[in-house]
Amino acid sequence: MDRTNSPKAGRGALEPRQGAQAIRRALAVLRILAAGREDGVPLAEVIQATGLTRPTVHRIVHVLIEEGIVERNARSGRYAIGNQVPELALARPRPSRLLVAANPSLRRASAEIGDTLFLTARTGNDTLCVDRRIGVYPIQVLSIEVGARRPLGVSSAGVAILAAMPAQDARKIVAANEKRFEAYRTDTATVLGEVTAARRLGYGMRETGLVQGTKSISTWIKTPDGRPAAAMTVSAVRTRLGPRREQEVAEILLREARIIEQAIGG
Amino acid sequence: MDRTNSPKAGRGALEPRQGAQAIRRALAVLRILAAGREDGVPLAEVIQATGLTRPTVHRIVHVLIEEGIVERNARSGRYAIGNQVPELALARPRPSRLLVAANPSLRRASAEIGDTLFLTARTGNDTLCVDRRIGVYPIQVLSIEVGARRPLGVSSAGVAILAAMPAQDARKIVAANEKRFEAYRTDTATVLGEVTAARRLGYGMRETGLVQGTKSISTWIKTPDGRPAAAMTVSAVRTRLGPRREQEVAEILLREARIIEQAIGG
DNA sequence: TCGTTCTGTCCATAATATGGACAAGAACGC
DNA sequence: GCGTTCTTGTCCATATTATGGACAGAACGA
Repeated sequence: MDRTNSPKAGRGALEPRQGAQAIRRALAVLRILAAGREDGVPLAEVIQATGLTRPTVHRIVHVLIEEGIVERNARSGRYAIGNQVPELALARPRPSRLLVAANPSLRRASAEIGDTLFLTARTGNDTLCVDRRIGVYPIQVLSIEVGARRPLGVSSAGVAILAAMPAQDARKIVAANEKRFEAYRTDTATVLGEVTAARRLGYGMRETGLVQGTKSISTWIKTPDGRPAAAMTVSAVRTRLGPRREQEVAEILLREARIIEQAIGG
Repeated sequence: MDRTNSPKAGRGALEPRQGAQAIRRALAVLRILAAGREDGVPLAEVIQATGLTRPTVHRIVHVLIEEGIVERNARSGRYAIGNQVPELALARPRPSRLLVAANPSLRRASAEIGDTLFLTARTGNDTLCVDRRIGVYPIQVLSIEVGARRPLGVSSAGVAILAAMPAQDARKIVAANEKRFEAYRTDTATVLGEVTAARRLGYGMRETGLVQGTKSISTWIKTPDGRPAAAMTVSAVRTRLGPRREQEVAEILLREARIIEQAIGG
């Protein structure tokens, strides 16, 4: 595609190291498959989401199957992350810094608020739900589970994270995710609008969550270097989050987000 | 290297699907890095273990770093499995079939025996410690942790697994691991000898574990299709495992291994 | 039966990944 | 300070590899 064409290619800092197209493509495929969780993803969707051609995706996926990195559901024909990925993951020490740092805040906020709380980390151009706390209120929004992965921009957590980074970076990520928005019934313009709104508010908000009739509020959590690494979200049925309570909840989330930032920094 | 040279390449069943050398190599590198756990592995060792050339390994490793799949320890310069691998792993439902099936047996055997118990799964050409139970006896062998990964053949669990598969398959795997044995101070001949001995005994045994003065006994666990998928191991200081007690312990392990096989099969 | 929509395969070709050779940096001895 | 021996990192001509257009087969529904 459009490699820098000047032969000496001004070593422009972010020049992305060539000689590994295939590996990068394989990883792109893997990340799409990860978003499909246990159910997996049909080949056609991988093709659409990555923008690669059919033979290429087919070849990559099947090599990964031979290697045990991907599995194919015999019934549905869909492709999913395989056994060997968690096995490789065992090489890393168990609980992430973020999870440890956020734990007390999640407990506190969950007790105070009573609705479902989510901790969502940024990973590349995706958001990844890494923790969830169920509150005491009898109606809980449980649609999102730990491990859920979506393109940055389609959830209130993703919007919050985008809002907390330089506008230019956010635009780049949104552009990169463009092909994937379709599957979530949104588009670049909508997402950018929400991001701007979140930046003004100081937190992310969605009147319509991924489930009809739900509303979500998210605050971003930054690492010491100032870049947003995660978001803390409350989801509830819309009637539970009127303007007054929205304000209350947002204040709690903002307070706890700052505490988590301290815990990470120390 | 030696690709089948006849142009039409008799589709010989196991013909390993071409067009993905780079991806396969990247995965080979990843698996070596996984064996290095948190500490990581120096580049030279990856080169030695994979048999690839320096520029190739270097390129692969650095692309994987850019992608977040690999991390480099700034102090030691060693390379290790990165953050994004556990993140991808979250896409899979948590506890493996084996872990669930083996749980009661591990509890029972641990109570009965009193020494440290390990559950070790086979993954490709490696063994991977997936569970560990500490017994009541005051001296416990704790050198191996959950997540530890070693070439099939260097531990008693690996020997047991090799012993439980057709001799030809075992030889192939041992040959494939040859380059890596050096780092564990063993070699092909020694390993094959131990495998033969284990086949005769009915279980794997090592008079000298990876730690001086320890002894290990392992039984294999087969899936319904008859292929060994894991091993159950007891490790203890050598004096705790005289001939008499070796017999006792082996019988318990063999009994529980059969129970686990039933549980997987059902 | 035919259309539609999915997955899988072939193979000439362009572009990619390769690795020999070289460079740069770090650690040690003297 | 200067050689020696480690290590890791980079260059670039080249052959090997991965690519994708075009085609084929399978599954489903009308």
